[in-house]
Amino acid sequence: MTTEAAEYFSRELLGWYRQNKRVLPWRMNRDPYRIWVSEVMLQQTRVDTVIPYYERFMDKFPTAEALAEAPEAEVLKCWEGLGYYSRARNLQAGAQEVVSRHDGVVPDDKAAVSALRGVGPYTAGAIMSIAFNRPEPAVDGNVMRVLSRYFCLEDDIAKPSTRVSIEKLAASLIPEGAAGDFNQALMELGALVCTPKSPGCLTCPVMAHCEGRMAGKEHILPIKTKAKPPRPELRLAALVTGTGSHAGKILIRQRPDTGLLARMWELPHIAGPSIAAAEDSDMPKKRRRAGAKAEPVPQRVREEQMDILCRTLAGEERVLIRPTSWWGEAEHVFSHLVWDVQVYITEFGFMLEEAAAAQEASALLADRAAEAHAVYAWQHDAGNEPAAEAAEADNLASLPANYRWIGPEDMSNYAFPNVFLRILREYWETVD
DNA sequence: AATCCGGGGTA
DNA sequence: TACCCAGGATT
Repeated sequence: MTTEAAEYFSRELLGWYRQNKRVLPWRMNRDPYRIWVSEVMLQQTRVDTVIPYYERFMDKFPTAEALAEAPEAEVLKCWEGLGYYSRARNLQAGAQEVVSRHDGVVPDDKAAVSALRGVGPYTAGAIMSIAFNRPEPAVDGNVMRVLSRYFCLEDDIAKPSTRVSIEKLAASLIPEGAAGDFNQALMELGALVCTPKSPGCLTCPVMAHCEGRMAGKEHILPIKTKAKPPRPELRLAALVTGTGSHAGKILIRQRPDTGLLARMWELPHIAGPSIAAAEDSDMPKKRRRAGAKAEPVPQRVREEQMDILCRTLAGEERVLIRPTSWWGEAEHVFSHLVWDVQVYITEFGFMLEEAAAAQEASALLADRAAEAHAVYAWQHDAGNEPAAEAAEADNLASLPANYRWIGPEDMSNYAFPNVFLRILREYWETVD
């Protein structure tokens, strides 16, 4: 690679960017807090998706101090639907660090910015270059693709070591005094011209010296090893309908403080029988394509699933419900996981007389009745209430602390992952 | 170095 | 359908 080709690249790309850059809300000024928020939102997320979220977020949390002081639930609600919710929690933690350690001002200091929660090598480089015009590289997926093609680099960009070497290359290309524009130019080219598939070489400002294209390899670059496919999981979810004082409401619960979808709200649900166990059966293993209609599930299986769902919630969470009917299905795709969510309508509370009658009819139901009875006794030991008064458990049973009854008007107070948003919105429409 | 963490656009 | 995306934290 010649020095001339590199200088040509930087010069032409910078000129192209200054003529063609998009008007975006985070390009109004160089407020480092605004840049920071935009860069975090843009992690693994497209510009068009981010824009409306960014507008709402900056309207609600215009400064690091405002974000630092906000209740976390409000921040999550503002992030609802955007995904990777740890970004929101880390961003707020970072804002709190800025307030407590840097007097509310994002520091013009690479080490200090890198130390902020949720700020990694890319985001640190982006903030330092775009907000402060410091000559730091900001290497994301776009930049790795553009540079892999232009310099015909055949290293696997899935390897961390490749990102490090490309960072050194990117740093060497930054024109004097133009770090912010140049880094954005690299990403803008990757987003608008040097796209993953069918790159627009004919409109590319640096096509003339692109080594990847000259080698005829622009379509196979960058080299990237494939990720493992996500594993499928069956989830059984309960739309628990309230009665009495909770008529018209349904039951939701909050997830734990850590792990998947931390502190988000959801329908109570459990993991279904493992996929592996299902495939051990003599059923034909048909791979269902996403978007295709599911195989019809036999009523027998529906009843088994309802039963497992009710018994498990009673046994593990002390939530007493009884099955009503199958409601529908929803899919939720994570990067490493696919949930097949089967949703069942259930009623809150459990009538002991009914359970006793069922005891004679079915061994499975007998198990549930026995468990429910035990749970009921556990709940009412303290009060010494006679079991006969269990008919309206609705008003007697207390819920675990992470459970809430909500109506449609309460949706704006809780942050849900998309799959439960879809289910709940559709459900509220049908009950109206 | 591998895994976990969402969701949506694209060809 | 497969791939990709303005990645970072954890282990």
